[in-house]
Amino acid sequence: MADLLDFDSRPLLSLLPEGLAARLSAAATPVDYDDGETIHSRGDDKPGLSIIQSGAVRFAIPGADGSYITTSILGPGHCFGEAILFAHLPRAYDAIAVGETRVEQISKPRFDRIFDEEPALARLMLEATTQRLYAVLEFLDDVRRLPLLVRTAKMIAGMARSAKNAEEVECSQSDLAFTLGVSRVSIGKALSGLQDERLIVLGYGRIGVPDRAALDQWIADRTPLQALKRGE
Amino acid sequence: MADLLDFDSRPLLSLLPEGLAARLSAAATPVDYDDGETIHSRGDDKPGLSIIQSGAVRFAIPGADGSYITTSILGPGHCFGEAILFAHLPRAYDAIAVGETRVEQISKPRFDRIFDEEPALARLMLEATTQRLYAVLEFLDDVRRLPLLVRTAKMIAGMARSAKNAEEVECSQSDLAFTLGVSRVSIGKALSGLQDERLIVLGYGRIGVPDRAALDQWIADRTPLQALKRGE
DNA sequence: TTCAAAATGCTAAATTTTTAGCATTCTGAC
DNA sequence: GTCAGAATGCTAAAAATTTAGCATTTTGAA
Repeated sequence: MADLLDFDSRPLLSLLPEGLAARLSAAATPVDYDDGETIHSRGDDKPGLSIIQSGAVRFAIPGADGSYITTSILGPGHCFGEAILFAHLPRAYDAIAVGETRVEQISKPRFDRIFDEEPALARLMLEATTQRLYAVLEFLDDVRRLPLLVRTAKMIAGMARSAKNAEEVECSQSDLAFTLGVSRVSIGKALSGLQDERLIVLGYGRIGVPDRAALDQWIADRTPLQALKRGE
Repeated sequence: MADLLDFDSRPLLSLLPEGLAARLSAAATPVDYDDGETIHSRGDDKPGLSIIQSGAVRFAIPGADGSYITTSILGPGHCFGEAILFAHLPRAYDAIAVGETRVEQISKPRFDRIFDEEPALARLMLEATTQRLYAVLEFLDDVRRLPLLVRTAKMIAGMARSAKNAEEVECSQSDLAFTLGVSRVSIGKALSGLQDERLIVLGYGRIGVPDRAALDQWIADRTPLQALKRGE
């Protein structure tokens, strides 16, 4: 279960000019985590900014029944911890490594110093945060407007976009169900539907996307109002 | 239909020190809108920051059937337009005045100048944006986890918090339905249920909240995992 | 005061989704 | 190769939600 969703926003690291990225990196302590290891828990309040170097981080809340509800998964280049740095909120989610994951942690004092000395950083962090905000708002709109079949297709297309192997998405149906907030039965039905349309190929723990352009087109045909959001 | 939801985040204006607020105000052009007037449309790309002085602004997308799907409503002190300023996104929503509304518009060149000269502004905008991001993420979690009855209660509690008259929320059931993304029948049923629990009193275009503490407690009893998000 | 528009209350059928199983298939570790 | 665990496929009943009405009440403007 990799690249589940990073809400289609550009990672902070890809926005930073080289010098700034290097300076942040120099101030950071890299920490390695094994698959499934906890990076921080809900409620922790040790402040600092974290930047994902490799691997991915899943943010989730333990459900009443012991299962985890995944809110988002961020991949390399994305940062987290802004909430605690800027908004003075406690960690709202457990953060768990997905696969071998390296995270660079920058303590609040060090980050503050760089933030104050590098005026460009503020603008870029605002860019990253704003993009995430609007990506989440779009997702929220989708939940209210689109039938599950289309939402599922969109999610898969998004995952394919950020996957290494563009032809295939590694993700179990259960994970998809959690992420979309529906039952496994419903996801199974939606996936069957998409396979019937020849848009995806179901596998074991993976979903093949033979023709991403076709998938994108199929989605676009069913979300007429969202076209301009993608920047055209 | 006022104070529908501003996603429970603190408005930017309340975060700004007096001098900074004054400087922004001096650089802005105030524009008055009548109830229902369009402030901007989806797809517009004239960049600038807008700060709501009075009234409220509804952000929505016209649905295929002519109806509007409301994403959020922001009240006095909140700003909008960051997406276009920082993330280079086109306006994703129509912005429509709710009641007599005054909005201060700051052009991009003017805003950029202040932004560059006032280092404190960046941090405060990050605070406001991050708070909104996390408020939306929480709302998204709620959609997936909580039964409609509880979600409805939460929405009403949130509206009551930002309403002028704390005992009452001005909002039609149809608006509530749109905002929560469900049908009017479902909202009607949920509201009846809450009234049966003596938590609210239904009126015409309004919902009475005789005892907000009791409502908050009822919600807290049903959302055990969310307690810490409120900052305790 | 009257009246049209808006909002609510209600119903019942149709649809969607969940729940709770269980059988089967696939995978990787041993 | 075997085998346990993970993942999928499938079913059917139960629950929740939507759709499409229509009647009634409330409001504010003429």
